[in-house]
Amino acid sequence: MSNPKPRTRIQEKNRARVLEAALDVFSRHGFRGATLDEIATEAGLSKPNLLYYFVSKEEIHVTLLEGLVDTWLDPLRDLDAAGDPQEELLAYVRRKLQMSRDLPRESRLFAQEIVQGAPRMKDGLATDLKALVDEKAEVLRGWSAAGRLAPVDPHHLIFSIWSLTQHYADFDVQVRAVLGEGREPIDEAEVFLETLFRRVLAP
Amino acid sequence: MSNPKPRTRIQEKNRARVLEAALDVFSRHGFRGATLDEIATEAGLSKPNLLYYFVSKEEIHVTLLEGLVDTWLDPLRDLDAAGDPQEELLAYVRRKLQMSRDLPRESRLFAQEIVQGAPRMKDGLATDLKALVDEKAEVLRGWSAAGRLAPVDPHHLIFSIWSLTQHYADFDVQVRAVLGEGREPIDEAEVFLETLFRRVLAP
DNA sequence: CGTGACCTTGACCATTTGGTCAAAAAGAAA
DNA sequence: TTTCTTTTTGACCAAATGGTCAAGGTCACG
Repeated sequence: MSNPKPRTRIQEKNRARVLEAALDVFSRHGFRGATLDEIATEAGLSKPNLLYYFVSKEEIHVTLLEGLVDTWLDPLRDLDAAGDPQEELLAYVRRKLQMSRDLPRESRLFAQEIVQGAPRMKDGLATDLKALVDEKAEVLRGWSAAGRLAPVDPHHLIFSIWSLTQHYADFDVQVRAVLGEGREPIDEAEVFLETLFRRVLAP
Repeated sequence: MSNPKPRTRIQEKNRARVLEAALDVFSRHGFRGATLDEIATEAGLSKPNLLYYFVSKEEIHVTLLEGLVDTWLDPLRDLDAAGDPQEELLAYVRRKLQMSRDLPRESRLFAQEIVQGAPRMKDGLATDLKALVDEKAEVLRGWSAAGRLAPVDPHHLIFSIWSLTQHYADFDVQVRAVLGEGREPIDEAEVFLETLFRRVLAP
């Protein structure tokens, strides 16, 4: 639908550089607040050159978002209905926390898009995302019904995992400011969230 | 430090209109993405007129943020060391959730400021905010030590309350998209979070 | 080494942006 | 009504912004 793929190596390399720079800039300033000049400079290209690889600012943003959706939902897809409920969910929490550690800019990019009303994503949310979440919610409901998981609203349980884990990427400055220096937020969160969810999930 | 207070009624009224409009615009687009024209139009003033009341875009933003910090932390201040641990914390959760319901724009304004690295707030975070949180964390630690509260890291417990409650304001579009129509996210969250925290907090 | 496709750029453009200013238009006080 | 202060605005500005374009440079490949 979007691009028929880069052909040459130069294209592959430069499109990647642009996206890398754009991720940085968009995640720091949001779509409106980002400028092509800033992205171009950070990518080491001239502005017209940048616009040779992407026809507009919007295309860059959309490309980033599209490329990210899958990565973002993979951990949830991996939730296995055949596994042990508590261990599956704890593993999901761990994977999401890992993403806050490894891909904080991506997390912030998403966060800003959503906070700003998801003007360039709304469709995807109501279709793809909803479908996947509904499917997994059904799995959780089954586990609860079978007495293998605490009887909690599955949708809100999933929201709670998102919010608790992404918080450490999105609100990083705040978390660090409050904890003070010398503490590693996500290392601590790993322990804290394991305790928290063990208590919440036990039937 | 900032403004010696509006004198006339006209000033009082118009400054208020500007701040109201600015809250709307800033919370939708972030600082960089907001424009004075948009704020002025929404406030029903001409741009030069707007700049008669606030000397710059930045002053509007800072005024908003400053005026909000107290409101934002009030619920935490109300946490009473002399009360019952579980009830105090559950009341705190309810108050915070109430703020997501009543002041979603304010929540998003804060969220964006933090996500973008809090360029205009960092001091406040590391001083005022940290001080208050540290104080209350000490209370929680005492409760845990006395066996009246589960032994969990108090800072992260507070983070978890923030993230779980603010999520319903900041990620409103996503939550609604996933839940589908006809469900009231925050009403459901009230029930869900009460269950969740009762399980987490019990000694 | 020639040549056609691909890549890069300097100059340019219309629009938008944050902000200024002098002068006109209310208000308030007398 | 007069006078003085406070508000409001149209015209204006320099800088920044997203984007274009023609011309020149580079590359792979026969």
